Amino acid sequence: MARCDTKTRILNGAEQLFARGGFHNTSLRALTSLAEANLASVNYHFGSKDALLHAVIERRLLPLNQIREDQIKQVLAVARGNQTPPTADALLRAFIEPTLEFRDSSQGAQDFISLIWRSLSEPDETVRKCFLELSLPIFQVLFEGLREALPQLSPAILLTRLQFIMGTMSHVMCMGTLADFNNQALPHPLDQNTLIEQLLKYVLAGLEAPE
Amino acid sequence: MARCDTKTRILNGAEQLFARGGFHNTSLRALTSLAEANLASVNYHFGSKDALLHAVIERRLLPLNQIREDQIKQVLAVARGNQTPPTADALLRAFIEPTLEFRDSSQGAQDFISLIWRSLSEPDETVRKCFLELSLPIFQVLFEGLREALPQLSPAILLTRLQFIMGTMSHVMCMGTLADFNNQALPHPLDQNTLIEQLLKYVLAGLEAPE
DNA sequence: AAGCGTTTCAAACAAGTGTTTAAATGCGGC
DNA sequence: GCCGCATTTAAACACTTGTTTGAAACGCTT
Repeated sequence: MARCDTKTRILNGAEQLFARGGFHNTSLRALTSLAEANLASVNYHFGSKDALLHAVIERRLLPLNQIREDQIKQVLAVARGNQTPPTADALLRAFIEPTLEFRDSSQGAQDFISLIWRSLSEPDETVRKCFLELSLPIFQVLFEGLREALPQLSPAILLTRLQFIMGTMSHVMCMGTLADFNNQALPHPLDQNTLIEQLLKYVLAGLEAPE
Repeated sequence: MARCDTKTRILNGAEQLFARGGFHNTSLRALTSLAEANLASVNYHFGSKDALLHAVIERRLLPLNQIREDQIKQVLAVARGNQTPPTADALLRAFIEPTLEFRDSSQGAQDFISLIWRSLSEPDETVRKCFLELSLPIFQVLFEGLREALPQLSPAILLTRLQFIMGTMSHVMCMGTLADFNNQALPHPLDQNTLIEQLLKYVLAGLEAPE
């Protein structure tokens, strides 16, 4: 484990183990051993295992959400300048592209992304609560933007489809799923860029389908 | 807990607790207490906690998969009789409708469905392995059918989109997700029938989008 | 070098886990 | 009645969990 602060060594190790094995299934002993820290150091630096999770999530999510919010608001501003409604394509891109770019920026980021997106379908709410608390503002902005872009859709339908989109994204973010189904010489996985394009195409088609 | 065989009382309780709290996070003590059975009875009747999980999954999944396979094969047979390719709509319906109908047939079935669909994005592979082992044949049949229905799509793209669809479905099956996002007087949740129709519309539009 | 606050350490704690054991119970056939 | 089998029971097993403790080690200023 890379040499730096004990505190950030713990954060890095926690990110990795929480993502790969789940929050409840990673023990502080495994974590401190990976982070080359003493067992008690987690409680010393963070107070508890739960508080550590919050720290892990906030460290990455606050900056990422800032970027996404900026991008979405910029799309809205440009549209307003042009006196035209924003396009759903531009809005979804502003939301998805930073997410995928961030995910592919480092191994830790990838672990982090699958940690939080997986939490959407987990029975345990420990991670999800922390994730949603920090992300509801973004979802709000995105939703309002899409209402302008697709005024022909009723709010209920739009919200439902937004949930479908979150489901699709969540799946892509965690991936690895049907890998076994894939062992018969099918050329998956696509490279990242075409995967992004495919994802956007799929999601946009579903979103813009006639009601 | 309803009075019947100790064995099936355990199965019912396990289904509920595994689904609502996760496999690793439900203790045999909580389970046997809910099922009004002795702690040791799980090991007596099933051998181990893992073997119990297998029993829980097989009990429901074998019949469900049989129904779905029959329906898909019937669509293919009809198409062959008409000398026309099957439609993607009919194929997806044959896969999705029995799943949702089964899910809504009882509380236990609903628990079961979210248990197995959630496993697709879980880090722990205990449930997923068991689920995929029993379901790969269905996915095969569905995939081959869709190849006939959408010959213009390359196999790689088709497979990718099928994965997107599984992600969307998985999300719908587990649900409850953005409920918090929903508390501002938006009329979600839609009733079951329109949810099915919306899901099919969304999924079909994404599947049939130009490559 | 001495002192002081921060950080690390090994050890112990109480609580919870799946599994095993051996005795007790229930119940049908002879 | 009584044997024999299947089932249930309480207790204990060995192990892992998150957290706490008090002493040791460190790094810095004076």
